[in-house]
Order: sequence, then C-alpha cells, then structure tokens
Amino acid sequence: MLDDRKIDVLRAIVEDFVATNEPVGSKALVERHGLGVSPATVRNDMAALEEEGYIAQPHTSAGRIPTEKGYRLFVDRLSGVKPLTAAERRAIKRFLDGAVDLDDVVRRTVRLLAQVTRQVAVVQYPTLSRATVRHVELVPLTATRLMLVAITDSGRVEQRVVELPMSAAVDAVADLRARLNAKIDGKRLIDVPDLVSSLPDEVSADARPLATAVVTVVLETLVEQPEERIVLGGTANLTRATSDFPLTLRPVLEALEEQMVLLKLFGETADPSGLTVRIGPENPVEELRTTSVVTTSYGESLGSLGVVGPIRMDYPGTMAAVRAVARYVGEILGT
Amino acid sequence: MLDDRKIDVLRAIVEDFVATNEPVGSKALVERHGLGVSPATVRNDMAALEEEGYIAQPHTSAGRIPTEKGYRLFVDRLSGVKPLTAAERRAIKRFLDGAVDLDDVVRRTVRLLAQVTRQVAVVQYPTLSRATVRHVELVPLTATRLMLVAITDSGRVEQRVVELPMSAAVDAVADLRARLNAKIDGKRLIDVPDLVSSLPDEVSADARPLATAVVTVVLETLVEQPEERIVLGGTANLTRATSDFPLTLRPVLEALEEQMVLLKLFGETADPSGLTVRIGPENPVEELRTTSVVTTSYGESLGSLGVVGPIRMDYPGTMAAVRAVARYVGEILGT
DNA sequence: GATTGGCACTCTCTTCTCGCGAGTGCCAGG
DNA sequence: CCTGGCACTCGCGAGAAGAGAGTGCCAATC
Repeated sequence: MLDDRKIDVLRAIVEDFVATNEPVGSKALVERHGLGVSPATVRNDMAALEEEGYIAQPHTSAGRIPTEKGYRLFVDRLSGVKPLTAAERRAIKRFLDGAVDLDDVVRRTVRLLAQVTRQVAVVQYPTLSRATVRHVELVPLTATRLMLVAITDSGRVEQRVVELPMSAAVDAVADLRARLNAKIDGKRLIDVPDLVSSLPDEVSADARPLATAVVTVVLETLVEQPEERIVLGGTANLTRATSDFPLTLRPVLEALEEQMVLLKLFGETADPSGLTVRIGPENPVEELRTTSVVTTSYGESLGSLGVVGPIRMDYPGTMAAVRAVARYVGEILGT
Repeated sequence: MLDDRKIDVLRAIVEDFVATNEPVGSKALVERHGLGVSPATVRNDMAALEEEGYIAQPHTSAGRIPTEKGYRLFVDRLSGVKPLTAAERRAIKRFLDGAVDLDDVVRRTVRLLAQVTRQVAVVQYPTLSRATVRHVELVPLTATRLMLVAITDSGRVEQRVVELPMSAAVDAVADLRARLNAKIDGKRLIDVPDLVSSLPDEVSADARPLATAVVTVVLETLVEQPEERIVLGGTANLTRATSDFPLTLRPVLEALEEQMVLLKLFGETADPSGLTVRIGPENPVEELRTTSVVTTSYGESLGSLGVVGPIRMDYPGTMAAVRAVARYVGEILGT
C-alpha cells in the first residue's frame, strides 16, 4: 500500500512544511528534493497518501500539509535522530559544567534546552523516591517552631516548618535530631516510614508530642508529598510558533503554568528508545492537544525533561537535542 | 491651564479607554460619565489636553487615547487607591494562609497576584542582607565533597556543594561545623565576612585547606552572591493585553525570563507611599518600555513584589491589589 | 467669556468585486 | 506504471465604494 517512494514523498512533505510553514505542492517537491520523478507522479502518490489520511489539503486547491497521523509515521520511520554537531555538544557541556548546585543545574538545563530547541523547555527535579537520606537537621526558630531540613544524596534539600503543640527544650530537640539521624541517615526514602513510625514511643513521655509532630512532618515532606518540582523556560518561543495567535496561545500558556499539567506530561515516559514523542491529540493533556511534546528521562530514572512545541516541529532535531541534554544532565547528576 | 473639569475629562478618557481599549470620543464621554456639559465643550477641553500632550488621537478623525504623560497625571492625581472589597481581602488571606514553607508562600503569592490583577506577577524572595544566620550545616557527600546548608531566620535555606582540595576526615568536618556555628549563629549576614575570615587560622594545619574551602563557599553563598531569586507567574495574562501580538509579545516574554531584568524592575523602589508606578518609557528596562510596572516592597524591606502589565492598565485596581498582597505577605513573613 | 448646536470635512474600517496564480484531478499516450 | 497536457477550483490581495464615527470651527446664546 505504501511503497518506499510514497514514504519518501511524505518525508519530503513533512520536511518542507516544517521549514516553510506553507502547504507544499507537487512541483515544489520535485524541485527541492531529488525525487527523480515528475510532478504528476508525485500527485498520484499524494492522492494515495491523502486517501490513507497521512496528509490533507487546507483548501481544495492548495498544497498538502501533514496530518497528525502523517507526523506520527514520519517520526516512527525515522532512521535515527540526527546527531548534533560537535560544536553543539561542546556548547551543551560547557553550559552545564558551570553549575554550582542542583538548582543551578536545573535552571541551566531549562535555559539550554529552550535555546537549543527554540521551544518551551520543561525540566523535572530529580525525584526523591529512589534517593537516600543524607542528613536531617532540626533548627529551632522560636519556642514552638522548628525548621526541618532534609538533605538527600541527589543534592536536593527539602525544608519545612514544624509547628509544635508546645514549647520544646533545646536538648530535647537535639536528642530527637540525633535519634532521627541514627534511624534514617543513609536509608532510602521509601523505607523511611517504617523506620520512624516507632520513634515517638522511644522517647520520654514529655518529649512525645514533639517527636510526633516532627515525625509527621518528616513523612509529609519526604514521602507523602514528594512534590515533584518542575521548572519551565523559553515560553517566549511559543510566539515563534503559529500565526493565529491570541486564541491558541493563551490556553497553552495557562496550562503550562499548572504544575499538575506539567506532571502529567511526564506521566508514562516509558519507551524502548527512551524518547517519548506525543503528537498533538496523542497528548494526555487536553489543553496541549495543539502542541507536540518530546520527553525523555535522565539519569537512572532520576527525573524527566523535554520540550513543548508546535505540532509542526523539527522532530529529528528536537529529539536529538532532548536526548543529548538528558544524557549530559544524567552524567552530571550521576556523579 | 488645567482646570478641574479638564482633569475630570482626562480621568474619564483614561477610564473609558482602559475599559474598552478603543479611542474615546466626546459624545461617548458625556453619555457614560455625568459630566453635565455638552460634547462640544468636551471637545474644546480635549483640544486643550491634546495641546498639553496628555492625550492624542491615533488618526485625524478618531477619538482620543491617553499618552504616557496623561497616564502619569492620572496616577499622580489619584485621590487614593480604591480599596479592595471585603471578599477580596478574605480571599487573599485564605489563599496565603495555607502556605507550608517559604517556597510555598512565594509560589502562592505569585499566583494570587497574577489572578487578582490579571497580569504578570513578579515576586522577589526575601532578601538575605538583613537576615540573621540561624544555623549552618556541613554534610559530607563524598570524601572530597561537602554540602553546605545555611538556614536564615527569614525561612530561607541556601545550599551549595563544596569541592574540597583533599579528602577530609569526618571529625574534622564536625569540628569545623561546630566552630562555624559558634561564630556566626544568630549573627547578621552582613557581619559574616568579618567573623569567619580568621577561621582557617584557628584550626590545625592539616584541617586548614578544608576550612579555607568551606569559608570561601560560605562567603560566596551568603554574601557575595546574595542571588536575589525572583519568581514569575501569570504570563498567560500577557496575551490578554494588546492586539498586535507576535511582535510586541516576544521581546517582553524574553525580557521577563531574564533574572537580571527582573532585578532591575525592583531597582529603586523608594516612594513615600510605598508604591512605585512606572509607566511605559519611564521603565528602566529597555524591552519593557511597552509595559507599565507597579511594584512595592513588603515586610520591613524584606523584598519587593509587583506586576507587569500593559500601559493601558487599570491603575487604581492594580495598585490596590499590589498593596494589599504586599501587606499580607509582609505580615506572614514578619511573624 | 464660557458653552452650545450645527455643519462640513476627514479618515478608518468593512464589504465587495475581480483577476491572478498556485495547485489539483483526470485523461490519453508512452 | 509513469508522464505531459489541460481544464477547473479556490484562496488571496488589490482596488473601489459606502458607512460611520469623530473632529474642528463658527455663530448664536446664556
């Protein structure tokens, strides 16, 4: 049904349309790509492709544009993502190597990804779930308030204020801190609940309310609410995309400001090649049905990152960039 | 030169234009506002106002729109910002009271401000400069890497990885940690440099490289680079503003993604009333000359917050909202 | 002297028409 | 199965014309 040449034609249509943003006709196709056949032949192929739903024409007498199905086939048949140039690789490395801490790594990654792909970049903080606890600190703020600071080996620091039911003695806090660290230092986050649940029973009766309050917050902070932070950048690139603006741009921007929506983007990032490409309506998020999303995970399933762009997107280039950035970020955070 | 009625006319023009986004003519003016005079009279006044540069007409035969100078006069002559309704106040309070930690306060504030003003909200983290150190922690990550965590009384937590020139013994680190806390715990950040500079000399020779490295990073983290973090939200509201889009929207979005630019926005937020209003070209940032910015500080000069919106902005409403939010944030963080 | 009604004038914006051109579908011949 | 030719379809941009909103100015009025 779809011989090789038809695939070639589809590929050519996608490439041209992505480059020019204009419906592409049979004549222009044979000129710009060395197809070695006449326009009429291409027209026949295009009719077949349209029949199958891979391309469509906006008006009766205009060129063809790819449909979502067409993009999907294009992406699936992609021999391989085109590698970045050496210069690009160096730039990525140089850009990320300057980071001083985790926040900085994430910030730089977002920026880099947005610049390289010229699209909206989305980067998730390394997840806590497979991290181990490096240290827990309790700092008295006032008589009835503590600050809990938890450091994980992924370089992430979580902080939280603990409101106490009663004022606590300094040495009681110190004691609790020591016990807490003895129990969970070096342990995996998943195991924390089991380890700390018995803690209130092990301290003296008058320190029990304190211990209970702290344990509650520890669980909230580290386990119950692993609060996957996600950072966004390059929204200015959205203006680059389409032409019929205000209507389509607003809902996308609004959706991207929702943490929940961003989380969904990384929902099931499980793909053999490691790259997930969601084209238009394939998208899990209603409001982003007008966009395409390319994501991947980095590190040993530490977290995910990706970009959001127009359906009419340079998929090979974007996929290469996302993969390359993810690789470097994984290296840096894996150290 | 400008009698009371002319001022009234200007006010009416500004209000109508802000509401409709269309040039306002003499007839519509007398209808919508009870001016008690005829359109012809208003026309005379408008001619005078135009002569003085407060209003202009886009084309020869259209209504008038305010100039920047007109907006400026309008804002300056504002009797007072119109108070929020009780419901709005309650909403603000309810929204902010649920915050669990500093990050959360800031996030909620941005969101709230964006929603209430329907514009782009900008919130600066509480500055470190007048904070005091609450606690400093050193956590070994590997043999040659430490994580430095500094907690201040403003609820802010700074973290930074310290690369050591050599591997450090655990007890050397513990010793250093104790010395460090003894020196700067409870002290003001401004005083930290003096307090820690002598520290490397006080430890044993073999711990000196360690101490030097740590002290360097402490200074970087807390003093040299007080890295004023700024959070942004509600960019989707930008699409609400103008009509000639892609051209004007892009540079603004790009500018807003620059931390440096945002910092400049809060440059000299010193105004008797506490509210700074920068209209169009008054703006210190080149790229934001097409916008107006309303900022104020919160808390006892803890930080600043504000919104960025179109020059054609509901100034009274925006000013009221910014002030109200700043007040509540100040209260919360001041506790 | 300020205010008002009247009136001619100026533009912009919308709608309409119309030709151009790009691109197609189909057919007959290689 | 490919190719050249040809009639056909529409979207798009350029003018043209009409409508409407608003102005500026002048003479009359309070």
